[in-house]
Amino acid sequence: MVQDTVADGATGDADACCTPLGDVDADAMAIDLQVLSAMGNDTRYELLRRIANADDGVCVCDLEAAVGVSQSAVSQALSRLYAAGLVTRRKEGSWRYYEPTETTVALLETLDDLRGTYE
Amino acid sequence: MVQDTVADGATGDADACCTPLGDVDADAMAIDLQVLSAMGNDTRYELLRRIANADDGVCVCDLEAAVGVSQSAVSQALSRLYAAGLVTRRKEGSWRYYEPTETTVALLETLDDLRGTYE
DNA sequence: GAAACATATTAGTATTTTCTTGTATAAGCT
DNA sequence: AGCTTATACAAGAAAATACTAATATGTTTC
Repeated sequence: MVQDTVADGATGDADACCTPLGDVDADAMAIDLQVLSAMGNDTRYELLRRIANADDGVCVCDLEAAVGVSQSAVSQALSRLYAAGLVTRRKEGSWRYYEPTETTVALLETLDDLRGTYE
Repeated sequence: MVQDTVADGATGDADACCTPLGDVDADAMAIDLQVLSAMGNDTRYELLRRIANADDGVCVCDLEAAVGVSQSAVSQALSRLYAAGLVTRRKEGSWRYYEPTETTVALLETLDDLRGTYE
């Protein structure tokens, strides 16, 4: 498997403190950044938490009421979460239900563990 | 333990599709957002990966060579990672060595697992 | 102590992001 | 078909972010 990497600038002679570092996988980086930057925003984080908290799908109208931004902003936020693979969406009549993906569940769980939520 | 929450706007009458959702813990949210938004940036993500890849501490000069931004930008990025609790720093002479925290290790590992890096 | 080096800080600018308003699409109801 | 509701899309304004350049601080070396 060919693996793109971000070039390591330090190809020259070894300086006093500087040992060359292992490069970072560019594909992995792109994917992770999409996920992290999608989650790392007030509105989207809160939407995601609420989606993850619900048992089987939340419709957009629920979410609109909960966060303090316009319908349009909620829609855009959800689209971005979807693009990042953090939610799935399913249409039911004229409603649209969002559910968390495994990625979302795993990451939120990790964050909870790290904070020591239940200590 | 008192637990701040973000108010759930949907306190009114129950609409067609809308069931009220569980609120989101505001403290947890603040902490998570600091972590996520710190990681969710090109420069900082790459710095963090390189710090995590190294065995025992990376000095700033190594990092500067690796990412394509100014010394100042690197310093600012590292400060932000530090503020978010993602790295520790230790001074050794005039160099400063950065190391990943448990949070960083855990999150990067989770991300790797989710991507299925080793499949 | 002065020069050179490693890193941090400040201030300003450029870029990116996020929101709002207005409009479009699509489904359900009468 | 026309009206209403649910959601998405587009364009632009406003806010937040990330960079650069310049300067400051602290360390080493001579």
